[in-house]
Amino acid sequence: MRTVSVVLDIQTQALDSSYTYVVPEEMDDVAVGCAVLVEFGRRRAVAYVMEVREEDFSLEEDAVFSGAADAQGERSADASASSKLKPVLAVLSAPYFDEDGAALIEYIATTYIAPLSACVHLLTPVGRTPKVQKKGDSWELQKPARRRKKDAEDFTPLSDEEISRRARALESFELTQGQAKAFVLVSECLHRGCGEVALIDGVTGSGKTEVYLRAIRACLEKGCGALVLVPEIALTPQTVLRFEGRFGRTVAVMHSRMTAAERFDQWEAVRQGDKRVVVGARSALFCPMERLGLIIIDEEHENTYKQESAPRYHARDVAAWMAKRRGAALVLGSATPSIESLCRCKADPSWHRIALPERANGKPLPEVDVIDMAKEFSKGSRSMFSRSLSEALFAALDAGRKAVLLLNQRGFANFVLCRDCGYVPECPTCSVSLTYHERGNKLVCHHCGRQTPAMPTCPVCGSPYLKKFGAGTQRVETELRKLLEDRPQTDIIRMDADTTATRDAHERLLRQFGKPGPAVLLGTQMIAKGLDFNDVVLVGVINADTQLKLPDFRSAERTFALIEQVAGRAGRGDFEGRVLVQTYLPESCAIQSAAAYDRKRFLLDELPKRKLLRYPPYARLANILVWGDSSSEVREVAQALAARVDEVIRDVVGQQWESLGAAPCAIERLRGHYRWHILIKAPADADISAAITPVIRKRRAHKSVNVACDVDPVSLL
DNA sequence: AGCACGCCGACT
DNA sequence: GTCGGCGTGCTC
Repeated sequence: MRTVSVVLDIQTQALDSSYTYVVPEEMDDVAVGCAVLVEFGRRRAVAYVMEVREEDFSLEEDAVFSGAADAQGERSADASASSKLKPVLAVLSAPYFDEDGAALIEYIATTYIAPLSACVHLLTPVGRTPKVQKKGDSWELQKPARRRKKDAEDFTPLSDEEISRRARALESFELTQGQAKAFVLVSECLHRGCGEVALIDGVTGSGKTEVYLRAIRACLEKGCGALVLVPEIALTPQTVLRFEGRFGRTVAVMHSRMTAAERFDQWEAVRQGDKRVVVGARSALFCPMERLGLIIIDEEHENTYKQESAPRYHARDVAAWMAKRRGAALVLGSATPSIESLCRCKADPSWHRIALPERANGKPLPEVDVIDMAKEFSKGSRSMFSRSLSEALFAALDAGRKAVLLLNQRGFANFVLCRDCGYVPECPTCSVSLTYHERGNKLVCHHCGRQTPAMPTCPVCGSPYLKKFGAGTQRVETELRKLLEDRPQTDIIRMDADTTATRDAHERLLRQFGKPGPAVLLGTQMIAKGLDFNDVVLVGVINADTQLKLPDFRSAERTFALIEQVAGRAGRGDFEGRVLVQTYLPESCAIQSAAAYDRKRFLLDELPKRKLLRYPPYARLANILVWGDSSSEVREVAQALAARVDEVIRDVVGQQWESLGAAPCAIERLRGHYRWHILIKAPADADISAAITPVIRKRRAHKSVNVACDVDPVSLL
């Protein structure tokens, strides 16, 4: 008798395990990855086939008495006897995934303690739980809405011959020595096909992309497909064009702003084999690529590769697992690789690091100067532009060149303060101070988006002396315009979450900046990478240290990376570039070593701290999150869970492990929810999920308190 | 999550 | 006597 193991498309913790159904004799199109219709209790449910089995129930009696066998956290809850099994009612689709896909789903669900049903959705083109319609006497899945966005500007349809002619021309250029070595390494990994990882550690402008492109070419020639992941903000038309220009119509693009129909079309084209190169954000990792040969993750260190909602997977780590399983090569690229990846290269013989220490055009990296803002202040300068920065800015603009100003405004730097009573307006639902927005004269919460009109006087003491602290992009823009008022020909472009909210705004602003002549681009982190204009001669970092003060063990690493990345925007063309970093912490190692492009020095300072405090790469973390409407209930649940965690550490895994106990999150309230967390530190090689899973799952669902576990978290806020 | 069963209050 | 409140429990 044939049976199938299925995962129900019902998003509920209590139902999140595999269930076994019987395949009726005449049903011959059941396969792994199919959506099927099953009866579940008294209702019908959509489910996905994880496994097809040929079962022999002659030993059925044994099964009846083996009920206690799955006590050790085993997830399958198989019915004990065949007589209890219900039949599959109908097959609803062709397979969405194969055995590799099913294994991937299991892997993500166990590793990240995530619901199986949510993991299945990663590999499925249907958006949410699909609806089922009765079509005559059979059942059918509701087709995704056939509505698609008006094709904005479809890429100029060059003929295939034209594209391959251009590609041949581009690929006949000789690679730099570094590029060539990197390409050889990647080719070797590709041809050995045993899941090796190549970390391309190349300075900004070293030509990593060309290495990717040639690796993809080699991959295609081997008859295999390639996946390219880039951070969401870097997935611009220019990026896509770079790949389409080389490989033409076999390139598919996948990102979150696509409609369901667009996504489905791309997914289908990949499955059919029409598209053999996929460029996309994190989730593109799960498209149905046959004979996968190569996965490329650009800007490997970026936090956006970690999904911050269930399933909370890390695309880099999942990609490494996939590469191993499917015999593909994984290429990680960055000018500032994550400390984890760097250390893995030292520890794991299947991880190789290749350094590209020089820019492809032979130009030197721009010199970086650190400016002590405290000193500036004591000299009487109250402007947010130091003397050196304004002078450098004038010089650059007067020479007809461009400047990029980075405002690292993350953190809690922006707030309003009453000078008489010290009152600071906070978001009523998020426990963070509100940010003042000049446009509209309002206070905005940057976490939940809530807006309130700015008050003219202090609501507590009535004082009119409300001082706005911190420098938001709007305020810097105002000051910048004042600073440059006698240079009206200078284009000032502000780029942040507000000005890029609309579709294509990003591209439009960059085009404007790219026009010949003097211009200043002022923006947040989103301008730190990818930007490539050859007449940018000055990069200024307005406030380098805002995120250094965040309560997060990675804050120094992020500061270091940000400075290196943004510095790389200067001097890419024929003109020498210069970088000025303004800071109140000029002695901090992150800033000093970034200014010297001295990663070794940074690591020498950072690694011992990580080791001492038991943080990655010397430990693995899991962060149990607890949130809900009632502050007391959330606290109680968190404390109860912390007690369970302590038991597990005491009784099961040993004193190498450590729990920091239940504590309120750094951002204690978010969108009206109270938030607590329990941080757990385990040895670096520990199976942290296996230990924590029972704590999470053997808990009866609480009506108003939610619990989730973030394994290998990137943010602890 | 759904959809049952189940055991107490006000209605034709 | 019946309709219906939502508390608890199960679903291959």
